[in-house]
Amino acid sequence: MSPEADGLHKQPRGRGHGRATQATVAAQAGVTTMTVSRFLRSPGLVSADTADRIRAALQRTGYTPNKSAGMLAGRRSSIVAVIVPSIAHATFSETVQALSDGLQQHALELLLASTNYQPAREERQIRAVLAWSPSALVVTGRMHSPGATALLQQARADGVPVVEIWDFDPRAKDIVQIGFSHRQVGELMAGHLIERGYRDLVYLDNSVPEDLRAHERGKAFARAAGKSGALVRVVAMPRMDPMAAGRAVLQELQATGLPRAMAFSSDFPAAGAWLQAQSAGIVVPGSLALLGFGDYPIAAQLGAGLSTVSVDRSAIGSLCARQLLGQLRPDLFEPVPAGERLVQPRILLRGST
Amino acid sequence: MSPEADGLHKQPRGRGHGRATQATVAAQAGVTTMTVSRFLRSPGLVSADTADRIRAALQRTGYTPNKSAGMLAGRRSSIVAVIVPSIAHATFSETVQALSDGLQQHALELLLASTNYQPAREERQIRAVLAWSPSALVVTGRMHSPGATALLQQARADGVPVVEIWDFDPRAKDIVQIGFSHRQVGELMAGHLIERGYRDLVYLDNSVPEDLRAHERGKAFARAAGKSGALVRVVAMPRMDPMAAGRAVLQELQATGLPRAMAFSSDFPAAGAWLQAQSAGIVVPGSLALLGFGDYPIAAQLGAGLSTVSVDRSAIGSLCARQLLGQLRPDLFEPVPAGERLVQPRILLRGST
DNA sequence: ATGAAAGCGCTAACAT
DNA sequence: ATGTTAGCGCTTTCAT
Repeated sequence: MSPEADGLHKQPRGRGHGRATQATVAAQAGVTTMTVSRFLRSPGLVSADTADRIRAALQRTGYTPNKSAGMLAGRRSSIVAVIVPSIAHATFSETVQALSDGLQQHALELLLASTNYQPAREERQIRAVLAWSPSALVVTGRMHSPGATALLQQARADGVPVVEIWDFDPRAKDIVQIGFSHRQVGELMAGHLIERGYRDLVYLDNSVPEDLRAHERGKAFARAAGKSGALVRVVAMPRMDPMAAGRAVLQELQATGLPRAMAFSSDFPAAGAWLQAQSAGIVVPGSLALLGFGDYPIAAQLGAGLSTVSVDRSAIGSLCARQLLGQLRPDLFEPVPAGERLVQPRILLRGST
Repeated sequence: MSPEADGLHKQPRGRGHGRATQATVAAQAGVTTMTVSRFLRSPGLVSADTADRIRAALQRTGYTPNKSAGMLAGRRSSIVAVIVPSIAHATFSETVQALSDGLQQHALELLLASTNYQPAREERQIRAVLAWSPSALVVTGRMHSPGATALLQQARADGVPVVEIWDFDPRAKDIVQIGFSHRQVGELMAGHLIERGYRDLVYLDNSVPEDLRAHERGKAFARAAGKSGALVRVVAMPRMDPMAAGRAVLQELQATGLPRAMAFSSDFPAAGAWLQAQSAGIVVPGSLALLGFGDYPIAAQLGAGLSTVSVDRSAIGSLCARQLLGQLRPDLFEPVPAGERLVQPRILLRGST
């Protein structure tokens, strides 16, 4: 008996208004679903003749695989879940892009979720992505709500690799972190301004209240500058357009008295201040030095350039990808050695300091 | 016989190194998986007593639902797939955010994919997201590869609503589009500059070659300005940092001769040009008028402000959400009337024109 | 208010 | 090189 012309095994299609399944394809190709499944995963395992018929059937039926069924039956998933504070923000998009690139080559897809810097939402998002049985989990930072911490712990217990990116705490031992020390950034910024001879300093923290990493930079800045005997004021201006915040702060300071130098939680408020200085005829850095953070494209465009602290955001993403591959396929890759998980921030001296 | 203390039905957990399933919970609560499933979806359908025991069991086991299994069995998904040219770019992130907000309230989650403006990648991404059986599909723009078009057509045939965002072509009839006319934007920009009395114009197109929508704006600009008797040059500078491109172009023009006004494919190159004008002492708009597109935050920060064309990017997202809900739950919502699917661009007159 | 049976589409672990 | 059987975790449908 030669099953050839029309489906003899089962004839799906027609019942559930639906898409072609492997059964549809199998019927058309005159084989069983097993052969179709095999062909789809490793075409070399079926005979050339069968392969041709299956290919034709796939074409005709417009077959689209069903990942849910595949995951359920295969007990493994191609998903890496990533949770960041904000998808839109340039800060994380570069890291996510690099991570995505690093994983894509190995047929792993990203499931991306954002928390808007809300710890409660982080917990909800972790719970949500876990429902997709990711094979690995990436979260941002080392501070999590108790509930979130419990979820992460359980995920690890269930054999799901967890990596914290964007933050590196030398004291952490049990958990894999890939990022930099925000304390170090603050100290670096203070050190730079002190070195250049500035003593009367203002730090503008424009980050949202929940962004503990940004506050850490600000606190470290104040502490380090204070130790060096400089006068430091820390100003907070959350929930305002970053560039507008920089501009507004400088305007206020013009009234109450300018410091000798200003540092910012990111390049954007720094750029706002730079523009305001321009308008007001304040000479940078002659009368006022400005130091940003992040080395975003705008920093290179402002006059003689905005001095800033650069962190290799892409490196964080690619290191994270390497690390995950190391944990997911220990036969093929090695995890990133602990010593290389710390990304070093650098001062970029340009024309504003 | 009262099943209470320990699981009597089945005792999973232990075999597949794994997570608790509904069976685990059911065993602990002394009920069947059916009751657990029911409770999870509509807690009101089980007795108060049972509910308590299930709740406790859920707690103890740390149960996490398995979406794959749910989707497979339930034959429906909570996924809306969205494909945009770039996730990171501010342009789309606002639209995606609004779309996400609009769907989240109705328990629909976004599956986000990006194409990097590559048609071939769009096709691959459509294929990839279809494997997750989304209940709706959102793509960017109206130009797709033949393969992509076929996939979209088949999706529609399979009952999956498809919406094209970010572009609106009055000639399209069979397909739902929500966005604006890029031709209209180009004409609006040309009209504005002409109205203000500028006759010698340059349009800088900094978009990637594949961004047909941006080219459409440029072409419409040139055509409209030409019709009005103005002198128009269109300059292309793709693959360069947007702000740097604006700066570079103006530098070149300083050597070869300045136009009276410049228009840009977005605010960012316009901002670059504005900064260059500042450095070079070119008076804006006295000697050179600058007109951007997009109304990004930076436009409001440059001196007396950068004139620009604003498009309500969030509205596109929320309209899209409304439309999808209308198609997915016709009993509860209505699709967006065709007349409201066109979002109107507006000229924002500020200090640079 | 709860349960039993069947099956969603696919793949692992055996055959042959 | 291909097929058979069983079952992934859940929901549907139909009892009770």
